[in-house]
Amino acid sequence: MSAKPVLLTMGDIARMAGVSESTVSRALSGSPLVAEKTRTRILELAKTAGYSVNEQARNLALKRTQTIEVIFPIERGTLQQISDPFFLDMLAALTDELTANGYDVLLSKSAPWDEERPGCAFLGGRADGVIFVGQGRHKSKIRDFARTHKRVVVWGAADADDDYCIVGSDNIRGAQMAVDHMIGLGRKSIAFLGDRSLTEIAQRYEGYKQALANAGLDVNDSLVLSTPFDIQKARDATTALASLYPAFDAIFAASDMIAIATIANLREAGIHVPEDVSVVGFDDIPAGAHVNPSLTTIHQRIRHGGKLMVQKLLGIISGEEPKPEIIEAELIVRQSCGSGRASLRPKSVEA
Amino acid sequence: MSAKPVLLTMGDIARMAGVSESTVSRALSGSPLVAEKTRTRILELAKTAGYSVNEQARNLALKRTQTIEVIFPIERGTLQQISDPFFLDMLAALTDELTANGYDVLLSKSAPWDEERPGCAFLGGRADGVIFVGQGRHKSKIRDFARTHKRVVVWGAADADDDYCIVGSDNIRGAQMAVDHMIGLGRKSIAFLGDRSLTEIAQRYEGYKQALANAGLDVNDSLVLSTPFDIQKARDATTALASLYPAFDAIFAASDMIAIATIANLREAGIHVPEDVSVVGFDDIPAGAHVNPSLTTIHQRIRHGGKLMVQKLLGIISGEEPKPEIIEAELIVRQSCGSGRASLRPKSVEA
DNA sequence: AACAAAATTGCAAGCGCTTGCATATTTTGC
DNA sequence: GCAAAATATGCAAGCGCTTGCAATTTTGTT
Repeated sequence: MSAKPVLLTMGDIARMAGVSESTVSRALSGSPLVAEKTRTRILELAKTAGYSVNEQARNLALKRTQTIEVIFPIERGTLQQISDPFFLDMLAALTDELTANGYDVLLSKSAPWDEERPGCAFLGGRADGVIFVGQGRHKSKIRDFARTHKRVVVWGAADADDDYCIVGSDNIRGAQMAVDHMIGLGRKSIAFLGDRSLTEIAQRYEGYKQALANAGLDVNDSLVLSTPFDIQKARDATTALASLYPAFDAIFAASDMIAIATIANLREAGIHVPEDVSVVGFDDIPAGAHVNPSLTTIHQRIRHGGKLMVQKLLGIISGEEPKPEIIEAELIVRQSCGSGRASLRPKSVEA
Repeated sequence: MSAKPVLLTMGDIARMAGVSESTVSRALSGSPLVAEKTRTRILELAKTAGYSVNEQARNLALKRTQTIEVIFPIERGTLQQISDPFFLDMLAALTDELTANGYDVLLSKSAPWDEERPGCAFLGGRADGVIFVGQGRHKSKIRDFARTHKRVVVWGAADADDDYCIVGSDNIRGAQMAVDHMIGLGRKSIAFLGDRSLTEIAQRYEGYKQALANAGLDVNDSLVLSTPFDIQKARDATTALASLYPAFDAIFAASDMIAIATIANLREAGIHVPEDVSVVGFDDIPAGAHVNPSLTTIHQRIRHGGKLMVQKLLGIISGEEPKPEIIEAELIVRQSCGSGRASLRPKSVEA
């Protein structure tokens, strides 16, 4: 049982210092009510004794937790496989900002309404607020949760007139830019790859449709494929696509991982990117700049978004009522679309 | 101030049910000391009233936290950029396993000895144990920490005779397999890319050296490049490498991200992978199977490792003394090395 | 119907910390 | 040198929950 940690308590320090517990408490929390020499004596003692206050007890007394719960409401099935860098970047951004503000980060992968493990740290009084990263299929549940429990911020498909605090990229504009770019390059038959049952993706699909409409092009349903985020599954889900060629000459993928998967399939089928078909992704994952061909994509300002969410949540906690916010997305042009008509080759499959 | 959550307490429920607080407590925690009908009545009441016990208070009373702190001791500078999927996969594995065991996950990016934000949740009594993911440059600090505080498990460069609980891939064997593979393909001048100041990478370098030695080859120091994990920085750090060609005909990269970055550089310099030079990476990130050329790499059993660490930590907490453990790595052969001598072309740089 | 045993419930102390208020202990003004 | 005003400390209650033990009610037995 060497593992049983026997921690010092404030009382121990008090006894050692020959003062009361209150004084120790005050000394440690920097209260002006304690004499400077007493304070330094106590601080030193605490240090040499290796004492640090029990935050759990402290927080209980203060009726707070200094903890924010970050929830990635990921499907049971999918959750094994989310290696999409987007999540990690977002998590890093959130962690940095929360830590900088003195909050701890409690990580969770199951939503509060999960049947298997219902409840959540926030509801259990173990967190002061919640950040949902992604709405996925749960838009209405998350909305209700946010309305009911207030101290909630979510990342997802934001609408400027949402009545709870949601922030997200401008998926519609982003998708539009992506598709416009390809149309501008002379592409006319553009496929859409993504899972539209996820709210964020539905918005990207919306932008895709609008871009086509603006250009007087029709949506060809056979070129709209439901494609999961997981790269391997995405690859499987899009193998069929290659056989449709040359019915399409461009692809808008709802994420870079999907884009990479599709490009791999096309390559295998002897279809060249960007010569035969253009593709643009979404997310701007770091590796995208270094794969072959490098990915033209829509950049999401993830760090900015993460920071924003934290600030808004802390705002809510201190009584404000921050508004939803939509973050501009940006088109990053690299090689996967080719550079204008000049580079387009006659449509034909190469062995 | 609509954000101020006014939570029900156990006392409220007790009053509503007309019983004492103790009874509510017992009912909620499934104690056999409460009559079945009382229990159901209370449970229902609690449910309709929307009450859930305050875990913070509960844990204080129980002198535990049901929380494990997971630390990614990442350098201040680097931390903005860790989109290496390895971390996310590991984190997912840890979260799944901890959650399954009823523990919460407290995420941290700064080590306990960090000057800016010293201390950590574990030392502050907010966690029952700690998992370090990666030793990086802090091997001895982490070792000391683990020895002192017991309830610690670390992922990193494991030695079977370490006197604290560390688990990690067999970096040495893994690297050896990687290099052996290329040697088997006829490669003779193999570069090493990685940051050897990180303990894990030092082991991979060790394996690299051994493999060369076994084959009667010498280490060529000019082919050993210190290369950071971040893909963009890795790209920058290895641009120089291309100009050395044909002084090398193979590359062992300490991570897949580095491998991808280098391949991009070579491609830009007109050097073909795998025809001109073979490369193998490390980690087996999901995207590796889908990039061009697909990456030959060393697979780390991350999920297994994560699960193992959790089990060992929980073991420690319940008084056991689990041993360090080294996890077999596996060579995944794909396209980035070519397939035997047949595919090797005469060494020459192509414009 | 009376009584011991078994089954329920409540009391109160305690988890480690904070803080309003009362109680010293100094310091200052005259 | 003494009251008044600062300045330091300690007391004790309280944060929301658990739990050993005592008190009460129910059940089973003859």
